[in-house]
Amino acid sequence: MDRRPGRPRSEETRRKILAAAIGELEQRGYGELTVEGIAARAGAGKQTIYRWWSSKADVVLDAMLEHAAAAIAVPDDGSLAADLDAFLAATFKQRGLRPVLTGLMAEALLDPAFHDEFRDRFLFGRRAALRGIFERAAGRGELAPDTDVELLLDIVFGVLWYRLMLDHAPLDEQVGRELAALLTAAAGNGGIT
Amino acid sequence: MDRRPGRPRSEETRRKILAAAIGELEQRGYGELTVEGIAARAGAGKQTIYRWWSSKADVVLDAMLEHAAAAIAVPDDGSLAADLDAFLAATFKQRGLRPVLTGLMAEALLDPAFHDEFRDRFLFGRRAALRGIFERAAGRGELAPDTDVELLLDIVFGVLWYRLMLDHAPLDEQVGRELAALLTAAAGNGGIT
Amino acid sequence: MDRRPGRPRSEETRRKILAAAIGELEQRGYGELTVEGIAARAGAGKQTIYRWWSSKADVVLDAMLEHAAAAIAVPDDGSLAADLDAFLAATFKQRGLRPVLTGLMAEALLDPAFHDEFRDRFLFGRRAALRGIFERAAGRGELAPDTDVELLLDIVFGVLWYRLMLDHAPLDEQVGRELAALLTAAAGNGGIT
Amino acid sequence: MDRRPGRPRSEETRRKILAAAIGELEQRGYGELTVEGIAARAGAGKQTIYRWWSSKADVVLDAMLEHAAAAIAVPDDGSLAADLDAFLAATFKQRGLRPVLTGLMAEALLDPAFHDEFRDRFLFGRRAALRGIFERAAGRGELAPDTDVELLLDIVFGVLWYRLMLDHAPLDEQVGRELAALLTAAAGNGGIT
DNA sequence: ACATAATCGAGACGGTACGTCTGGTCTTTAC
DNA sequence: GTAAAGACCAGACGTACCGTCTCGATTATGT
Repeated sequence: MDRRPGRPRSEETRRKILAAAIGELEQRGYGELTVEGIAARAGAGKQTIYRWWSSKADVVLDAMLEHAAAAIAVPDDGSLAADLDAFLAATFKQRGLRPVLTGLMAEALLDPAFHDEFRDRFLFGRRAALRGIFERAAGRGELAPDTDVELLLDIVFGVLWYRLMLDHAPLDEQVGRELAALLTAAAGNGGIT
Repeated sequence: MDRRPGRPRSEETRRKILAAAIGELEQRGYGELTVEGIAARAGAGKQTIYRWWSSKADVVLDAMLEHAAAAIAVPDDGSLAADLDAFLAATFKQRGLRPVLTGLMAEALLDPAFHDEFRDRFLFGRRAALRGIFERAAGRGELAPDTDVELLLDIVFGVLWYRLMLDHAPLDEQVGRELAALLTAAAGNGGIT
Repeated sequence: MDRRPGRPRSEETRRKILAAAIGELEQRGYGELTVEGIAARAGAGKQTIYRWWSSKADVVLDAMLEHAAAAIAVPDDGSLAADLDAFLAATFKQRGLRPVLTGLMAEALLDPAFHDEFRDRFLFGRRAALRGIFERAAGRGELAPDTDVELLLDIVFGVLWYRLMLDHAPLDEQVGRELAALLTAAAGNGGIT
Repeated sequence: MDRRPGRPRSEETRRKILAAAIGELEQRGYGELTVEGIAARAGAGKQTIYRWWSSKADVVLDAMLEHAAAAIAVPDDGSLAADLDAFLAATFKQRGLRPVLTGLMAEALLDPAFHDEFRDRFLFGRRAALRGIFERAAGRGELAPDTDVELLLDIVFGVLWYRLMLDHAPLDEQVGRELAALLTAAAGNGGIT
């Protein structure tokens, strides 16, 4: 319940600002994004944005999280290969987010404060989902006991981000299958088989 | 031979500008870097910078390439594991470049024109070096015939960049050895052994 | 009533900017005047100046009009010679404005938009005052009926500006008397006498 | 005879620069005039201009003096009224020079050094011509003995420049006749007649 | 009802850095 | 040995946004 006095925050304005951020992103790209432009498109005051978000990247992060909220479910198909395949397939399907993701990463690289927020609110969420998959596989004995799961995670997300950023090679389901095969082969070495 | 009339470009000024860029980077970080600051520190006119470079990222890229030119040699120790290990060890040793590299990557993510230049003049150079190592290994029969070398490259550089950017896990020689072991294991499957 | 939304214009800042313009003018002269300098001296942002004035000349015109607002009254002494004498004496007394006036005229000669503003807001005001004197004289029969009053006005202000600009001859009360005498003699020819 | 060693100054380049100045003036106006633009249009180096002229105004002054060199002859028709009439008619015929003249005057008002040069090389030349007319008239007894010739000169050129600058009233032969009539009337008062 | 308090759109404010331009100097090659 | 070409420094120019602020209107809570 909202027991504080004063005019409550306008949910409508919140939505209009996030929508405007997405709109500006699609129309002009992350590099050309300005708080001034978002405010103008949303018909909102700049102060209203600064009151609730600390930077334009913060707005975009919120917009992206809201936009892509229930998008990726964690698969549980009974085998590492199948789960990995499904996870990567679901992830790669969101390739339309490429400009948004690379823009946010750029901001994170330039602004240490946003770096932490981006990592905690987005990257570590995806990371935890994939870690769950690996841990279930370990529980089933599909991984060698001394496997460095963190390295496996970094390999998956490393390839994902590297191709996202460089845009020099496809990021499709075939890559997902290849990567899943390579990782199961490598991680299974010495496992139960 | 330089047979054009007019005063030739000053090599001294070029060096002073690149040095000033490095200096500003070390003192204030990439995010705080300004063309104005570089010009002031170098005792050069802003126009002189804009005459020869198209953006501050362009200056930093030049400075970085010059600074780290002969730094990384391509090892050739006779086995994939040893070469990979040496390559990664040499690469990880340059961790002082982290702020510069992440700054350049941020710029590349925001500016499509610089994206291409950064990829072609820096990233693809390193990539070609590592590809050479893998191809020599393939020649020696150390890789399965159907190995997707490009994917292996993306794994190595993906992990490298992912950890460089997120800074959530160490980027040291131990990781290098682990990664080399994992890749040789995965890629050697079905090879001559 | 001021019912527009948004922060209202700061009267204090307006005054500080105009005062700074006068200060810079006195200290450094019109040629050395810069918007940057005015903003710095006023403790105001450059954008604030550009928001309300279209050029530095516009600022100086406002400052001058405000500064010299009630300065010159229109004399009414009962005879053309006396009125003319008094008008010119009062005008010539403002010789301290010479650098400002010549600066504004220079600007008007270079910028057509400012040309009109300078003419309408300053020159034509002075011109109307003198025209009043001549018209009262005509009403008293002191001028020949076919006198071209506009030409008389141009003679007075022409000599005034010509000497102001060239600075080759004095612009004092004696010249005023001489000019008044010459004009009354010329314009009275054929008058009632 | 040209006895200095080395390649002589290129008369062709000199002419091309002056012509380029006139061309830029006509096409873009004095305010938009730049040394860079003149150099580019003339196909000359900027240094070539700075070597021979001290400012863009200096170039324009030279160009104008050359362009309008033999344009105005001093009339000698035997009477003040006729001479004055002819002088003003000839002067007013050059109304095409208005943009150039006002531009030069603007420069003179902003730059004290050019002020003197403009005055000495142009204004005082015209002034001397008109003074000759008045002095011949005085010799013929057409002027009152105590006439202030300098004031008469200032009236003529004052009206001329005032109308040139303000552009609020015509500057044609009729004004010339009116002014001549008024001055002869005023100056002749008390003359021999 | 009325005071208090926090919201909102709007936009002015003091600033920073941008990328372009200019004046004037300096250093080469071309003639 | 001069002229032309063009690189150089220094710094003014007007522009775009920044993040903060102030305004008047609006919308809730608490007496």
